[in-house]
Amino acid sequence: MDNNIPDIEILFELADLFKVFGDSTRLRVMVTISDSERSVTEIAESLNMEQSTISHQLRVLRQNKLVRVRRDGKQMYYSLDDDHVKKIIEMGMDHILE
Amino acid sequence: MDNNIPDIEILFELADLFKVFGDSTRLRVMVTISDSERSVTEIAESLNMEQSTISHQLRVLRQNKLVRVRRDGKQMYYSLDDDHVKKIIEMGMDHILE
DNA sequence: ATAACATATGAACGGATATACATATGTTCA
DNA sequence: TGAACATATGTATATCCGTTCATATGTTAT
Repeated sequence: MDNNIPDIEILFELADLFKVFGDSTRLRVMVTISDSERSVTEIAESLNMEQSTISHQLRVLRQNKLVRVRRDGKQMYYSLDDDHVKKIIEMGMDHILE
Repeated sequence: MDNNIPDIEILFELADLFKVFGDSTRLRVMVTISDSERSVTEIAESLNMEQSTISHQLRVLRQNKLVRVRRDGKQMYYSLDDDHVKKIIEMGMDHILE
């Protein structure tokens, strides 16, 4: 942490970011697509959840720029946006597993 | 991320951990005590919030082992538990500020 | 064009939770 | 011991949010 205290507004943004990570479905989705991109149906089947549920959560992930999308015909392929995402998850893991 | 997919239960735990970071009040508390320990009253005044609100949130932070407590007379002095906490916050900051 | 499939979206319901108020517990000092 | 202060806790409320169901939008192939 730096010496200077982060602005309140930034802390609100930060809280919003962590909120996205604070749901097990979204985490599972992120983990599911962490190695290679997956279509919505693939993710839903993999997690054994409703397609609409996954779609709703993917929107949240999209809005927070945590995932990328690519269309290929009828399917939309999702993948993690950048390495920050993986690192944030790993960091959390470290805390839990210590 | 490793090749092996994390267990579902661990992802639930992980979500719970991130949930704690997903509240601006708790984040502000953490930032407030990141440099040096502070009493409950000090934190509450610093954030201009009710003492009970802060106390409730400190309990959440305690239960998740994110803060340490030390009693000194009437006051309880809170500080961050370990460097993971700071690093998780920094990592989130990086994501936002990029 | 229409059928079949994939995904997104809207609305509603239920459960979780942050805050405030009141009060209890704990500590110090006179 | 009792007053004053610091912190914790119980309860209630209001808001937020994840999921489901229903349906719309978009794409492909016949």
